[in-house]
This record gives sequence, C-alpha cells and structure tokens, in this order.
Amino acid sequence: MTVDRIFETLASRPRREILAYLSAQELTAGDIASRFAMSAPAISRHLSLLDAAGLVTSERRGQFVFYRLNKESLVNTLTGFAFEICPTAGPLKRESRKLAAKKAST
Amino acid sequence: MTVDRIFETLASRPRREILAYLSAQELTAGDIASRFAMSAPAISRHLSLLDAAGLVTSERRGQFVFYRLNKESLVNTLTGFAFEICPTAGPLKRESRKLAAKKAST
DNA sequence: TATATATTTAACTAATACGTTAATTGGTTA
DNA sequence: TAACCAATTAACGTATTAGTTAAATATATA
Repeated sequence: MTVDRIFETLASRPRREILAYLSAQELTAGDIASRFAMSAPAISRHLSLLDAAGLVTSERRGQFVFYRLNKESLVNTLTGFAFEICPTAGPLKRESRKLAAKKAST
Repeated sequence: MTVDRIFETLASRPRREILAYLSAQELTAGDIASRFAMSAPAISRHLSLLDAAGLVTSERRGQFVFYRLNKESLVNTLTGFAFEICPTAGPLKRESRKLAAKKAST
C-alpha cells in the first residue's frame, strides 16, 4: 500500500531533510548530495526511495538529474492520516501551524 | 530528536492501526492485541514504542493497562512537518481533509 | 495460600535498512 | 575517440527491527 510506503520513506531524517531542501526549489542529485556528509551513492538511494514513494519526481536534463518535490502527495498523506486519527479537530490556522512546526523541529 | 522518533514510530502499519483504534476510545493492551493476528508480546512492544514516542499514554487500573491516544503530539508533528515542507499551502477544509483521508487509505 | 488472568521482559531468529567503496551507465567536450 | 563529470547500480558489512516462544511480574480471586 502506498501510505505504508510513504510513512516508511518519511522515517528517515536525511530523506525528510531532502524534502525540506526541495520545498524551496528543484535541485540536482549533486546539489543535494553536497548538502550532506554521506556519499553520493547513499543520497542517490534515498532519492530513489523518495521517488518510488511518489514524494518527488525526477527529470534528466543533460548530465544532470533534477528532483522536484511532489507536495500534493506529501500533504495528502499527512493530513489524511491526521484526520483519520483525529477527525474532530478543526484544521489548524496558519499561526498554529507555524507554532507546531517550531515545536516539531526541536 | 523527538520528531525522528515519532516518524520512526509511525513507520509501522500495526502501530498506525493501533493509533486509529485508540482514536475512538481508550483500550487495554489485551483489547488491542485481540484485534491483531500477532502475539500479545509483539503488541506490547508496539505499545511501548508508541509510549516512548509520546504518541500514547498508559495507566494501569487493576490487572489492566489502559492506553490512550495523545492527539496533540501526533497532530503537532504531522502538521508541523507538512507546514515546514509546504508553508504556502493553506490549511485543508474539512471536506478536503476527508477526501485526503480516503485517498490515503487505499 | 494457591490459581488464574493481564501484561511485560528476556532470549532468540530472520528479514530489512543504511552506509561504504568499486564498477557501470549516460552525457558532454576536447 | 579519449577523457571527464554526473548519477546510478552492484556487492558487501553492520546494525536495527519485528516477530516468535518462554519466563517473569502484577493483580485479582477462590
């Protein structure tokens, strides 16, 4: 099941960090690898898992492979699950969500 | 970091199912175990991981140990991360979230 | 006390995930 | 073609995870 795969994929700090980097702009595999201490093959593997989960898309342009975030898939899964668990809660307002992000990042 | 642990903990279908069961009401370890095909010790282990991640709380009452969902922790983490990745998107309206939940459950 | 029930802990096995380095593939350019 | 750069795949070691059964702990009750 795809939700299984998405949560499995999100259970990795480097992969979540990759998604955060991609939230601002598309990046090549090399761009991404240069932001981490680990080897390029390791990052390539992470990218391929993110791709398999549908969380990113990739496109080769010349020598380079550009990766882009698939926001819809990510947001659908997370909000969908949160709603399944917690159907009573209303949607968080912008400020509350910012706060949650802050809390969550510590 | 606690977000690490929470995502790690959510990367397990049985654990997510436990959370879904607990969303409706508190349940004993035995109640929960009876809903799964696996052994009671296995469920106990899942519960202890959920507890360690702060996603549930437990209370012994006589022979039984009751587990309750910690909604705040779950919702904060998921929305917080979604917002970090996707700060531009507005909060989903109730119907959209229902839809996302439906999509996410297939 | 003795016995039964609920739950957890211990010991163990099998499968999976993550990182490394070396080799390979795809594309560019001298 | 040769040399080079980007990225992926292959092969491999290590660590972690998820499940099993057996044993231990906690509480209730005859």
